[in-house]
Amino acid sequence: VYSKCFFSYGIRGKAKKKDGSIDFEALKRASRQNINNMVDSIKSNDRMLVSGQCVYDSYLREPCINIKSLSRMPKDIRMDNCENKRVELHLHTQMSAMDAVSPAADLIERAAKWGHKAIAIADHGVVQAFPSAFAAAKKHKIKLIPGCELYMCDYAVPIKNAKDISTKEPIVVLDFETTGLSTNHDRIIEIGAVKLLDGTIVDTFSTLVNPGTALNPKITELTGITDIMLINMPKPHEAVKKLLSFIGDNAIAAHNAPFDMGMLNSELKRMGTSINNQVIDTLVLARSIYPELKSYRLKSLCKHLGVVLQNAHRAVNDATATAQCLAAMLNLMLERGADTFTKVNEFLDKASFGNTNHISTLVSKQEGLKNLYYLVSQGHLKYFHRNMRIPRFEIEKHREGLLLGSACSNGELFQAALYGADDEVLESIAKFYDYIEIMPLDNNAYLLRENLVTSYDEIKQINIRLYNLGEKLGIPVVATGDVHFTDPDDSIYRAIIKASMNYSDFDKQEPLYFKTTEEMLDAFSYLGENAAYKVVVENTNLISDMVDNIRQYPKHPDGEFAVTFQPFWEDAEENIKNSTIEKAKEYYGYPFPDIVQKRLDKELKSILGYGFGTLYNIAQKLVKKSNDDGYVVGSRGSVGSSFVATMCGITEVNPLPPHYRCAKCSYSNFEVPKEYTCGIDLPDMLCPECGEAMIKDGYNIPFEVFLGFEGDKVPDIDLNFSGEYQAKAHAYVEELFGSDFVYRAGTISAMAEKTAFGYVNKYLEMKGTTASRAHKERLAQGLIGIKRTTGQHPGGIVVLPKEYSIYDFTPIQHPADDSTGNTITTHFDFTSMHDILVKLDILGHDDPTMLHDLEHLTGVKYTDIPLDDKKVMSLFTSPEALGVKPEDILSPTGTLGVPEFGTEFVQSMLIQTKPTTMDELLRISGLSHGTDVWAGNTEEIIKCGDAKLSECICTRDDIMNALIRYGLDNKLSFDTMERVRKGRGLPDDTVEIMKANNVPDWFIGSCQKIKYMFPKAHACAYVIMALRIAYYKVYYPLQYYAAYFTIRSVGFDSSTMILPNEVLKEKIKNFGKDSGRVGEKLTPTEKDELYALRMTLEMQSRGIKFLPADIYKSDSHLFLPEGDNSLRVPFNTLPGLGSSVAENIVAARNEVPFK
DNA sequence: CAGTGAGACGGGCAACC
DNA sequence: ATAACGGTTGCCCGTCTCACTG
Repeated sequence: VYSKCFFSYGIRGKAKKKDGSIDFEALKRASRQNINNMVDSIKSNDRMLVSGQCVYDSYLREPCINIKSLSRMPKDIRMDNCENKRVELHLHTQMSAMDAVSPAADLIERAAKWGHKAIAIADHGVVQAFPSAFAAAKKHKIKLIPGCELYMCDYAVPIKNAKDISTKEPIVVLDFETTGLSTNHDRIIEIGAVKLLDGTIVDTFSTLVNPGTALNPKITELTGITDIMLINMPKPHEAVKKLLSFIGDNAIAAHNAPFDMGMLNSELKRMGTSINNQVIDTLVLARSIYPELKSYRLKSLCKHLGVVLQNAHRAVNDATATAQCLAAMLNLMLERGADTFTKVNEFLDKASFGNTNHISTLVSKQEGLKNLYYLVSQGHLKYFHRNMRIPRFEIEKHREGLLLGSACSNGELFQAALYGADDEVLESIAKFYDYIEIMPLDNNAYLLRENLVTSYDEIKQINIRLYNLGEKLGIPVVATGDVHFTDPDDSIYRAIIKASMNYSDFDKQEPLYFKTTEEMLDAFSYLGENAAYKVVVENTNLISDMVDNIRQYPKHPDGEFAVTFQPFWEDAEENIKNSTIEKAKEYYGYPFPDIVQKRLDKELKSILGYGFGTLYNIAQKLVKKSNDDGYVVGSRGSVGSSFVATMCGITEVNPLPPHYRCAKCSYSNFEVPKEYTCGIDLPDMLCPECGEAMIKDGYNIPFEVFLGFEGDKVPDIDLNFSGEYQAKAHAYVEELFGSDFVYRAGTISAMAEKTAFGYVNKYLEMKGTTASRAHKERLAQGLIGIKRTTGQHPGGIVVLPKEYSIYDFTPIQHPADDSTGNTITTHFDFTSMHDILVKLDILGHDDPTMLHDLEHLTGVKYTDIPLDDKKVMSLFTSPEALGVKPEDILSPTGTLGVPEFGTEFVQSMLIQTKPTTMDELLRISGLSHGTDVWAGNTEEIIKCGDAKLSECICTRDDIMNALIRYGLDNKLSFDTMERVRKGRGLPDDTVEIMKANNVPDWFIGSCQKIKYMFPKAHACAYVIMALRIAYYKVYYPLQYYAAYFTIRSVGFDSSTMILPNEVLKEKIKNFGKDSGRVGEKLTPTEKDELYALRMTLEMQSRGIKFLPADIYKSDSHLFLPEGDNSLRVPFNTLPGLGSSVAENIVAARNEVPFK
């Protein structure tokens, strides 16, 4: 079973047929209760025996199985039956982006089931599987060997065998056309050479060569050389002999010299001779001299240097062009003072890197983890080139605590062997490594496919050679699997992702599945029984035993139970205490009213006691900075539950019980009638002391919602900054702590359902086949979770204590490996470090931007806006305060464009509940967020009369408060609230306690359905924002619509907006009906467009109209009020005209006014 | 005037609060 | 008509435009 199917009334699975397996949907039938129950209990990956009739289901339009009987079967997995088991040391997970498919947890679970004692993870250049791997290894009680397959490179040297003679001496520039890319097996078919003397071509040599074999059509296509052209041409050794005499003692040059020299040396070897001339690689030269180029192919280089390349891919033309490039580059070197070959090398020392080779690294000691994080980080940041890469000298410097392995066929050892290096060279390479890897022959089937070897036996001989090499040098040789997926059948998922990358050989997947000890012994039987056992079992265990148990994170100095590494400021506690007291004195006078004093005592003790003073201080500074720069900060999350946070200015939400206070004389009164649960709803009152109108405040929120009763976890600080200000706020954090201690949290973007489906469809198309929906679904399921790219957290900034380095916790990188950007993110996503590091959530939000703009447009300060305005309140039940009737604007309320209250869903709630107080708005705010909170839950509870709106669970605080009231203890009430708000339901024992305390059934039922729920403080902050924006909407319509369309409207299309109301109405009513997609939902873009139409209708009904974009008057992006009732449309709303062009137009107009 | 390549643009999608 | 969480940042990719080239 791989998934529950549509509407969960059936299951999808694979049915075995005689001639193979086929995917089916199996449908339960409602009449058979026992089957229904069983279907409900089935989970993915269960194994079921289904029998029934195969029918064509006209709704699904697929063949389906009608379930007649259903029973559970034992799971069937491959097992490792050897007594002495191997250890897999080379394994890729889903985090090897677009290459490997299995989650680390699955592989680790499998290894544990097989009785393997350890398992290594070594993804391609990344370690992002570590968090889940550490967790899985702990769960399955198996040793995790964390590791990584790095891409290693060396500095490139432009000239081999360089001599200290003038670069004006003759140089022979070579180019070969060949039968293919293997310098071992392929042969030369054309030689082109030119002699360069002091920058001028003085001689030319050109000949076709008969390789004695037929040409691959690809080669003919590339070069235009055909078999017929070669029939009477000289044999390779004859042509090479002539070439040698053309070269003489002179320096040789070629573009990508290792290839041409490899070809030449192979021919020379066959002839029993060799040469030792200087060799200039123009590719390396170009890379070193022009590091800024994107491509160094001959064609690109010629373009860059102004060299004309005609009839490319014919040897003499390429050689001529190469020579001209070389002349230009040597001339440049000469100008810079490098006039001999040795001096050129010295001048370009360490200027560029050569090709990369794979290298395995395994963490064997704790310090190795930090070293690995350093290497991965540098590889992504400093040395990145198309992929991560890391120079050998960095590895050498940081190899403490790491074991280095020779990796796969792309490792330098295998490569050297493949290209026929002699024993001496091979030994000197091998000595760098702690262990040598050999892999099953099938892993390298591609070598045969690409003609890099001529037979399997050749690969076998390489493995035997490496085995003997290890034996001779005393370096353990281990058999590794280069695992890319768990089971043989999973290769199809890898084929699908390779197809999506347009690999032509996508369907030829090597069997890179996780192999049992038997399978591996079998794969190496050709070494002889003893040697096979040694490499498969003995040596893999030997390596595993060299590895300590590695901790994922450093030990916390405060002991075992402290887990979060918090930054600390010496003066933070004093700052917080002082500003709190000062503000409280201003609000409530001194001595404080009892209720204020008690709250302050409790909170300060808790906040400072648990060490959160610095966190508060940071948040305080951030908010102040933004306010000083003219932007409101919206509080979000539960921080508004803290009165100290209110007093520090971190939140505008005052959590005290409802009360009056006087801004003039600080008189306060907490003695208010019991029926008021929210200060804003209190009747107006004048100050009995000084006669001023009193401020009504207090939302009545318990502090414990924020920190719990025991302060055992560090809260996230969540703040909403204007999107326009977000980057500044981020920069300010960096300024406060220093850039080495502040990083944007990274995200890992994986394949999800929609992309997976797209890939499956593409794969099927490339294969020229189709499949049932069940089959597609199964294939798509297998792709979900494969990493595609990385990104940035919407606002999360991670802050380190100054005693630590980021490499203690995570590597770092650029998001999406974009080295042109300055952003550096954590390599791990924040979720996996949640309890370890402190995060400041500095999010972007439109509400602060709206208020910022509205304040400027109207001159009315947002802080002066009353929250108890009757007209504003009436918008939530009717649009009439806007001067329009519901039918005028096709909307039952006046809340279009009021944040979080303007959707059809929330409007329907408003119509049902008819809120007239702030308290009710807060409840609706809570109820209108999260799945299964209103529909199918509270809506029904209210309808059937079990409870009133005021009694229902509307925010998470309601859960804790109610449970405490019913008599549950504080801690259990808090924990239950936390469980429920995260959608984790209620454990059985809690339900029993609740029942025993007379908690009503509807309450318990409601808790079990909730998937997510706001804290009250969050609802307060959001409703405050909504009310302010709604106030401008009522009293400053022109400015409101200007701000709305400027900031919030993405669906605005100026071509359809200047329409009469009646036409607009028709358009809205019929929206989407002419799309031709019957029964399908609107796309997000269409939804935006529809909403913009509705906003326009409302605006026009209130007597405000749009004016068309005007080259003299429009702004780039602002909707500008013009006169009393018009908005001038900005340039960026014109289709195809984006912000970039819009800004250019305005800039040009400002420079010279248009005529 | 066709080919090419870079950049802008908009939509789709994923992650996250 | 149904059922419905709302709103934010950021990455990728297909498409379009436009300047440049030969």
